[in-house]
Amino acid sequence: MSSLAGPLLGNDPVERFIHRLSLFEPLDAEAREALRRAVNRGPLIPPLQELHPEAFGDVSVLLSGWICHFRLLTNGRRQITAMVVPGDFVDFGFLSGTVATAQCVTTAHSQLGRIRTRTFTELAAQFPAILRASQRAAATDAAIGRERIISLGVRTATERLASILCELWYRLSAVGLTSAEGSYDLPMTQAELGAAVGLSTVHVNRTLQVLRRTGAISLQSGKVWIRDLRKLTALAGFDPVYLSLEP
Amino acid sequence: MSSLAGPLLGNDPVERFIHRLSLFEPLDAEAREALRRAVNRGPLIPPLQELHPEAFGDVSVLLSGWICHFRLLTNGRRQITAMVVPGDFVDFGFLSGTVATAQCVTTAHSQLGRIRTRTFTELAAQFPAILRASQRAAATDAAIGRERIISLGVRTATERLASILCELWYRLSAVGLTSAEGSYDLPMTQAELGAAVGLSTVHVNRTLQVLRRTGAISLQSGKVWIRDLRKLTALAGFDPVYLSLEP
DNA sequence: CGGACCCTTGAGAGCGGTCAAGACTAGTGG
DNA sequence: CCACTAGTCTTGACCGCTCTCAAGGGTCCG
Repeated sequence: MSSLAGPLLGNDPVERFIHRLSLFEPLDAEAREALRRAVNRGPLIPPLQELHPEAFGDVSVLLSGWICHFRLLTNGRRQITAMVVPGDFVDFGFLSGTVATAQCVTTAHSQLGRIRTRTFTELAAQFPAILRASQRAAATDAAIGRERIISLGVRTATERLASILCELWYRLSAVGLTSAEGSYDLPMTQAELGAAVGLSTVHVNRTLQVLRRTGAISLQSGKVWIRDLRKLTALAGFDPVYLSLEP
Repeated sequence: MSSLAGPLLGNDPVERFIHRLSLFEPLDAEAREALRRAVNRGPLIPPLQELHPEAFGDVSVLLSGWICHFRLLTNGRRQITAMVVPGDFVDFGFLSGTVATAQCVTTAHSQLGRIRTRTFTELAAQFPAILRASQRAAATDAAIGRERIISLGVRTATERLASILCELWYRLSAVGLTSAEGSYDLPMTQAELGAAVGLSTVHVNRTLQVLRRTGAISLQSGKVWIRDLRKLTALAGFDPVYLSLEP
């Protein structure tokens, strides 16, 4: 069971990141140690703070908290294009030498880990596994993006919300952030969820009620309980392969 | 004017690919020559043929024609997640050593160019510019994906179609596939367009009529004329920066 | 206790979907 | 060269999922 990763992981956020990376590609003790030394822990950032590209230049990793990539259209409409959970890279610009162009905002108290670009280049040269793991992380990020396209394009409101809750369950399980009782913290308002899945706040609310009434989930103060993963998966038409969590 | 790239480019599809790559990162004569030798021209593939991952293993490039990445849901609904135009890589799995998981289908007579993975690895080592160009291509592909998310999430039918027509105008201009009179070939049916922008065939039809009536575009037998790029851009709320075509 | 933000609920409107049928086009075979 | 056919484009009518507007209730925090 994925949630067992929790106790095994301990609670150091840098270890969590290293663990996450090693799921993409096994890392030996030496590579792990090099990573530990390379990651600088940043300050705590309050919720709803926008991160400017300079703020996550270098190679940035989310150690704890929650970050959303979003875009604000001229007419005021907002779309969240990606959700970054602890253990994830904030942005993959470093792999192509391009500067991040996306806007990012925290939705919870968050802490970044940073690796100087120069240091990362050396790490990548010395430990090919670290480079490969990062590339696979980027590929998975792209796969998640495609999944979002599919959700927004052809899935109903219920399917979209069920999908994203399933996805988060698997992603958070991989970094030990789901509880044994089947819950996880989701520090997003219903309005923010709507901006992520392309629905209005009102409709998110009504749709979540449907999911609750079917007994698939329950919600309480920023926490999601997955009451029946099988039912939720069925409602979503969800298949976790794209997250490539089972090597 | 971007369409001037046409005459300058000549009509060899391998040169087109090299030109496209060089827009991401300048390539010297030696690198270009190495690429020329590395690319194997594949056979002509008829329209509506599905490409299986083995068919574009290695590193595959679309030399001519048109390819769509898509996903078929269990309920029969289909979503096109990406459009590959000549000069583009078909898939970026080679950068992370993962096998392509996406389904691909041709929508026109197409020809692939292939570089053996081993050969590409050598090329990348010998010519860092080629590797960087490929990585930037992948980053741009991701940016196009994000743009699609935004379209599907918060844009109206008119905006979505105007956006995609704008995007294709710029992408095709970059590889000399737009005419001086402002037209390009779009080998997709309205049903396929709908699968790409998340609209029903009927609504695509009606929405295209709106775009025609405003004088922004005209359509005829698989050809799109951009009659008023400024108007189309305004209707779409389009900004081509994400395509990173102006270095 | 007050205020701000979030969640919830109701009512009505609209964008886009579905169903269905006719018109057009291109490719096929006689 | 001309039917014939299949696929695509087009149009109309109706439906429904989701949006917008609006207001009430909860909850957290100052």
